[in-house]
Amino acid sequence: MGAEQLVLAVSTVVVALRPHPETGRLTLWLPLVRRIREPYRGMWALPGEPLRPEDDLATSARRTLERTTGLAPHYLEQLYAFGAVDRSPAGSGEDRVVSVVYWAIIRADEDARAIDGENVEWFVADEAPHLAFDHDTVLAYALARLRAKMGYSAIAHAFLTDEFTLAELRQVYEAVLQRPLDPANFRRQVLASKRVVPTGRHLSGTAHRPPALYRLAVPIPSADPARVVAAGHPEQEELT
Amino acid sequence: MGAEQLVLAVSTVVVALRPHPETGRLTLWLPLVRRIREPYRGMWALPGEPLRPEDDLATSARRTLERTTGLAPHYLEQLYAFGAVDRSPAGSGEDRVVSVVYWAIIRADEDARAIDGENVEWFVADEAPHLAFDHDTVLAYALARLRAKMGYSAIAHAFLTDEFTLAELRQVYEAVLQRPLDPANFRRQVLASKRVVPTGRHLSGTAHRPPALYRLAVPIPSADPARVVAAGHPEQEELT
DNA sequence: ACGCTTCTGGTCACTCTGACCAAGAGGTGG
DNA sequence: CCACCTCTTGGTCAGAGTGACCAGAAGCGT
Repeated sequence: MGAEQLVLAVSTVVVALRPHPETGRLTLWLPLVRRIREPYRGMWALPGEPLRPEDDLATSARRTLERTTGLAPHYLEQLYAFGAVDRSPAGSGEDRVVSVVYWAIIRADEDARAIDGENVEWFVADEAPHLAFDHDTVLAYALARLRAKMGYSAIAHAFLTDEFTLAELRQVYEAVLQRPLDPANFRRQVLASKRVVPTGRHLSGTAHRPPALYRLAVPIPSADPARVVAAGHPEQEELT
Repeated sequence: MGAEQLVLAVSTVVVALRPHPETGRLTLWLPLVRRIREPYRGMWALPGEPLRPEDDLATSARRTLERTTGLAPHYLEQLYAFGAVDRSPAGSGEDRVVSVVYWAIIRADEDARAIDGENVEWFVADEAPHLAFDHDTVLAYALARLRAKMGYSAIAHAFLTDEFTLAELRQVYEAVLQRPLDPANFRRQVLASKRVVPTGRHLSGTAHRPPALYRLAVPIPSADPARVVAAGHPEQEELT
């Protein structure tokens, strides 16, 4: 009693796009880990680990991702630090835990190589079970922020490979925003944004007219404050 | 050696609008604290304190604000968790410190009541000295984010009292964005946004035509994830 | 009373957006 | 092998929003 320690942990919301088991439409999926000890034993939780003194926060998030999916992230961003005193069951003598939550996006091509770790299972993001700790809130916040950020940043590309068709890009938006977009208008806006350049090549073997392939004009900007500041151009676009 | 501990601290970037000492125009100011011990002894740093196990993160930020300015914040938002391993001088045997940084806005009327704490001094935000730790980066990021957020949220009102004129609101924007705005266009856009309603009253005693007074239609939305999620409408507007 | 300054309402050209139409260009199936 | 289907791609059009700018309204100071 009274000997509670303050522990810092790093959790990661990992998202990937896969077809919905029923509708078949692309949806957000994420891996959860079943807890094998108290508190919340048996419940699902976001993957994470206590921060090691020799690790950066992002390093810890990367290791968690490796451990649960076998993958290295192409996009990793800090989401929020959750530190309410009552995050663990009150009065249980458990340590006080502050969690820094990260957010990782898995590209389609890598997703295929994903290997589930111990006690790991993937869920459709919007149909996830009730989670341990305050992870329901964390997840809801992560999804809300992802959807918001689709509107003004280039993160959609974090789901795609180097070369992609505009239809693929549009499907990412449709999946995350959960609403259909007009193909012609979408094309017009994307091209007007200059974020994308045609490679000149076309995708063959499709069922219909072969779509042109595009490439990202500039790499996806990092949301890391150090880089944002160094970049010198605090475009509102890129500031979370 | 090797006995380094992991310490969690909360720092706060406190901003207020005051006239620039030379130009007289409104600018961002912030309070800094002079360090009285190693590391970085004698340098200026953001106010903060180690997190107490019985405190929420925001509670800690609030106390820091109280201690350095004597004020209670009307607007407080979490900015980012800075956790690079080398934030403190490397190899010095110092504890590893992870800082969760908050962001507080002081209203004009309260600013008048501000009382400087021990070793506290206010600086023009863009003319701050070189700071201890990685606080230069933290500050730059905070300012960049504040300026970005002015564009799509209602935080400008966090600088103002309940009743205000459109000119006052415009001055806040001009001060933060560091560029003049057309009064007529500004008025049109603010009124079109429906965020503001006229009180019917007018401000008298001004040098010229008495401006109408307005009031915020809806309170400034909190950026706290718990409330954002509970609110149920993840408007992109309000998500950080 | 006059001039000055700010407040406030309005115009205008331009851009952006969403809804929609239609031709292009490949497979596919009879 | 040809008509057809579906997706791609280019275009139009009305409406909303934006920035630049003009001008009258309404106070104060001299």
